[in-house]
Amino acid sequence: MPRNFDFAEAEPRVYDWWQENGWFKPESAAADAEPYVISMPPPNVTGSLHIGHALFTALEDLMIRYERMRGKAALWLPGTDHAGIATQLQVEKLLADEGTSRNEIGYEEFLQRTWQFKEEQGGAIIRQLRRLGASCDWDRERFTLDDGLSKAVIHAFITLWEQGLIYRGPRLVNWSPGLRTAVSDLEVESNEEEVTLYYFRYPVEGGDYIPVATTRPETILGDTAVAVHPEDERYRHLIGKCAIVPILQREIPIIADDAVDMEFGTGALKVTPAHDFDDYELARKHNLALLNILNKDASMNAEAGKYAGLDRYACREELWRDMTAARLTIKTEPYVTRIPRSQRGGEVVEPMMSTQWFVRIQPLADKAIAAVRAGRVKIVPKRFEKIYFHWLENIQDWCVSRQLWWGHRIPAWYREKDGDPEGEIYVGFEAPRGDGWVMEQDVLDTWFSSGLWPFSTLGWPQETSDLGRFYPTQMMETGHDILFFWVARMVMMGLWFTDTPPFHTVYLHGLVRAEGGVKFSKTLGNAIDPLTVVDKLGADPLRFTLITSGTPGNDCHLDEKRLDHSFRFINKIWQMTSFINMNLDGEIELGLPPVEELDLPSRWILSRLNRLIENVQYLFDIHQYGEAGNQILAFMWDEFAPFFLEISKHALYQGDLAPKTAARRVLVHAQDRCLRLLHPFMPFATEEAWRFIPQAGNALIVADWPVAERDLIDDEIEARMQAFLEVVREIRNTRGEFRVDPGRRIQALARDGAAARDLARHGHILARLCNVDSLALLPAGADEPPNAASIVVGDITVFLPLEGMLDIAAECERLAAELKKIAQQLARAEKMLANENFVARAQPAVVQRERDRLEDLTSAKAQLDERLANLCP
RNA sequence: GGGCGUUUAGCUCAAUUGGCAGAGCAUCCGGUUUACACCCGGAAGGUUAUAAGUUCGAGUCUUAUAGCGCCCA
Repeated sequence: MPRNFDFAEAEPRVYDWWQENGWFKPESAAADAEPYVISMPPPNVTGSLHIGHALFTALEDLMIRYERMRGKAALWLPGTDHAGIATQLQVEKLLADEGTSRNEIGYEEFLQRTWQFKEEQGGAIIRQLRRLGASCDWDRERFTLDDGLSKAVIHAFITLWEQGLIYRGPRLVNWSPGLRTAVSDLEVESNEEEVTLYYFRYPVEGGDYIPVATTRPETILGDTAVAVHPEDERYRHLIGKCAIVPILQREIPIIADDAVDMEFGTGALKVTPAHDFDDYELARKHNLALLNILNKDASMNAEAGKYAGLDRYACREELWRDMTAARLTIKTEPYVTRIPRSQRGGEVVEPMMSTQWFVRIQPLADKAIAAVRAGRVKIVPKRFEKIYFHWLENIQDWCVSRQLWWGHRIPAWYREKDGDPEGEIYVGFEAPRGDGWVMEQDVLDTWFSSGLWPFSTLGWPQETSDLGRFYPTQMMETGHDILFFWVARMVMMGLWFTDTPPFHTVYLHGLVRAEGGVKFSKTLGNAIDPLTVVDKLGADPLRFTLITSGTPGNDCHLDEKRLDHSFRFINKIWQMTSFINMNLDGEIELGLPPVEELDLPSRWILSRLNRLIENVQYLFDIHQYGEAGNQILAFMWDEFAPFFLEISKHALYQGDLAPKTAARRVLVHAQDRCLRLLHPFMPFATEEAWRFIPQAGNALIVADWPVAERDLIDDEIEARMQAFLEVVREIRNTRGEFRVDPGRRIQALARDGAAARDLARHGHILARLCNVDSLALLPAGADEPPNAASIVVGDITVFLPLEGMLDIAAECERLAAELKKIAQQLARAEKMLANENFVARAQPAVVQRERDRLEDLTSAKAQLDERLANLCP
């Protein structure tokens, strides 16, 4: 066995071996195995791996490997997303670097370039996922723009159209001027920014004026009304009169509406229905005209009069200058408000009238709400259900058309009729018969195809065998940031098209952040690149760290130091395996000897092990994988390795075959179970280590998941061993305190008693763990040894004769401190047990535990008292 | 404005149904004891944000306040 785990050599080799054996495929399970399916959240096909991908990979691979070990037909279906806007932007940037643009090269050429870009980039991210150990069924990999998925998307669109759930029409939408496309509400992010609030006079016919405040003066040019509150004494007399749009001199009505906030600004509101969502509603109510003043690039159009052609912000300045000259301005002041920006481009989004395709979403949303209410879909953690409900209950129709070129083209054709070039609309798979039909240029929102992902990837709408066997899926693991974008839409589409929720459980993870909660970003230079970590430490430490650093639904602050710790944990596992391996000496019988043939340490470690398995199972059941990982680590590093492994050397290094064999079998068994438990967390190192201990299976990846053997859990054994280990710790402390050379073997005496005799029988424990040569019993009534330090644990008193090293004053101080501690604990236990309510109402086990403690503490205190009296006059 | 989360050791985070608050890193002390210096043994570090309440018992449940973060308008 190699001295260290060579992850760089082992990872690719082991990964290929797994794949060549077909273990990533659900067909490797028994034919009648229950399926367990996760659809991978498809990363952008041209993206590169970041820490968020690493987190989902670690979690989903953990879930898949766990269920595979439990004998399920585990299918983790991978794929990539064409990511409309993101990818198109990347290609446009390439073109810009070449000094050209998409409009210059044209539609066909642009698509060809984008496909070429996808082929060049595509697969990079998939290769990166494989480096992390993702056990996906790569034969089933899909891409949202592949033929099958495209057909599914078109089918879904046509079906919704035929059901009357898709309509096309002019609406106020969020318009991204940089991208020249509509975007959905979700793709707009509003954050508070410092802007200017402009106060000005709105002239009224007859020479009067109304003061109005706005943050966007250029929209004055698109005003079609001024609104005031009907009960506002300041302006009541003006209601019904006409206001005059500054510079343009256009007449618009002054209307009254109680939606106007009298407190804000001047209490009067300019109404720009074509460029503001609230104003749009107001305009519908009052039947006001809609006046679009912007071009698609957010420059001013002809309606802006002399400002036509100016950029919106240039227009803002120039108009304000002109209004100042016209003595219409009052003042400006700094103001903080939320500015809507495009999630992708980052530029300020303008509400704009535009003809778009919409999904009438309410009927779909109703089903999605009902499914979660009925528990047919479970969201972990549960609090996200509230957020989910709130969004779906207030949902707006979904604008699904995008004025992009990269995506699923909307399957609609137009033909001129009565002078309207779009007078006739046809929706279908292919162009309708007849002349003059022109296909729709717009493509669908990327999330439209993503919404179909759990079933489109399995062959839907065809009734494929995969669809029958693997749908609905079991687990949807993804980030809580795309609960609306993706999860809710999958639930809606899944229920609508397949009559089944697309998955049973939604597990939401948080964002990975840097120390102090700051976002990872390239500009801050604080990004942890998963591939750099994998190069340096291997995939396993990254995976283990990511999983054990957070809890479901909460952001995790990744501390790079923990990566090193995980790396060292893997080394620890390797060394433990190595130790067991080199002490085997040939074949051994698998399984455990009968429990009655086992010694105390063996029974102790098996009890602890099975308790661990039980806890881990519970934690997996409630999706607390991080805590499970930490508990396995704690067991191995704090109990198994430092105590059992050390103690077992006694049996392994001496001559008797029976105890040697027993020790070997216990060691192999416990290490085997630990490696199994850890496999979903760190697949490479565990698989590789497992080869070096005797086992019956082919590979750890398909070995059985451990089940706790409750018979082996033994409270009494654990308590006995715990007391012994406490003696060990005390002896170590005492040695340290009196500066006893660590290499020096010392003698120990114990005052006779049942526990002491028990301890004496296990003298090798003290020998191995604290370098005590032997433990002799001091007959009852015998004098205490002179110049001895003493330690008291429960009813065990151990004397360490330390002639020449013992400082009586220091020992007295130590004992007094110990006594103080014991006395405090004793007082606490006494107080609790004196409380009738506690005794009557607490769980009996808790009361009993406290009684036992009281007994131990009382005994310890008595011995300490006596010791102090003898030694320290 | 509405909602959600969070506040625990210097830093990053745990704590399973309420039952003696724990890790890692950092700090200090001591060790090459033949699985491991990628290690071992020890120490120190806490009024669990604040204030009330429920309970025999609260980090955990309730209410209020404050800071931080997120979502929705």
